[in-house]
Amino acid sequence: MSNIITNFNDKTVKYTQLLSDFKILLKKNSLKFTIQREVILETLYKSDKHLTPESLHHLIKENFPELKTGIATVYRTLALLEDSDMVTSLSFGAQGKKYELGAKEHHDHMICTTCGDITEFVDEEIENRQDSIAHELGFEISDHSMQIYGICKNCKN
Amino acid sequence: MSNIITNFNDKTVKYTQLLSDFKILLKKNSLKFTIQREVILETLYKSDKHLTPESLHHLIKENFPELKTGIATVYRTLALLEDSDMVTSLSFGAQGKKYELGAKEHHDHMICTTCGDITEFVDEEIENRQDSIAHELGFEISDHSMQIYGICKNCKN
DNA sequence: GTCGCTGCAAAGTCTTTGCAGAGAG
DNA sequence: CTCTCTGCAAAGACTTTGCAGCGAC
Repeated sequence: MSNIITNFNDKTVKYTQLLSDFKILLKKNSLKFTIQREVILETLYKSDKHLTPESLHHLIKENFPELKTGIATVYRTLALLEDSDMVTSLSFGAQGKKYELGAKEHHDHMICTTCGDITEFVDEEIENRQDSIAHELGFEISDHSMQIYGICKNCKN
Repeated sequence: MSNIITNFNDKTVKYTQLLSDFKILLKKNSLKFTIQREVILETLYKSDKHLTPESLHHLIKENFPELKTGIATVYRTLALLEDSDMVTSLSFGAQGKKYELGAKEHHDHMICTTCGDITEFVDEEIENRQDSIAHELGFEISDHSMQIYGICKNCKN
């Protein structure tokens, strides 16, 4: 009966597609396709997690030690990707943002305050209701985000 | 037909009540009731807006110029109030948090991306649905927040 | 009086920017 | 070749902390 969909493990967008979109985006804006930019996109894609700029930088240094990627480039590329709506950022209580690939289907987040784990979900009913509310208040909706905080299944044990 | 409630202009909690709660809280933890702490609470109460630590500090300097309140004290007091669940903090896209008195009824936020204005609202249907979702996923919900981004009525004109 | 609180300034984080050399187109 | 990118380090923005004197209780 539930229409909740969780955890988008079945990647709906193939990496090749993503990369191609990225290249088109760059070309359109006369920007250059560099190894750093590719590596950042790839690392973001491979990781199902929500990454902070720093953790992303760490992952890159681990996986591509020969490439001396600076943290500044990570920030710059994330900003670029976010501007182009290819990634989405989330700001939770703590300081700093977390980024995730935004090409996936829209979804909301359930955040465990004990282990910090993030579960994604989508609920049609809420989505619809949000649209109605915005409409009733004369608000032209462009985006929304919802977070539920609490203790996850695992941490309850 | 709508069950949306917006903008809590009718203050549900009187300041004297709030102040008294605060004093009890302080006493319980053998903390001291100082002018700075009172002024911070009062300013937060008087302003219906969502304040950043800096804007709160500004307001205090304006309204109580004789009191040399340091920004550090504002941060310290906000942290104390947040720990005690007397205020709630919101983190949006930009950096920094915004604080609001949390003694008010629970509500969500609709944020205008043009003028930055925040409208509060509550919708029963969404609240209920959130509880169900959490339950279905074996998640013990402690809190949640929802933001809708878009262009408000005024800015559309 | 005691012990927590405050303002100040210094130190921390996290993020952005300036610049000269490297590299994509 | 040109013009954007990159890494580095320095600068910024925001927040926290150490400390000596102040003030609530």
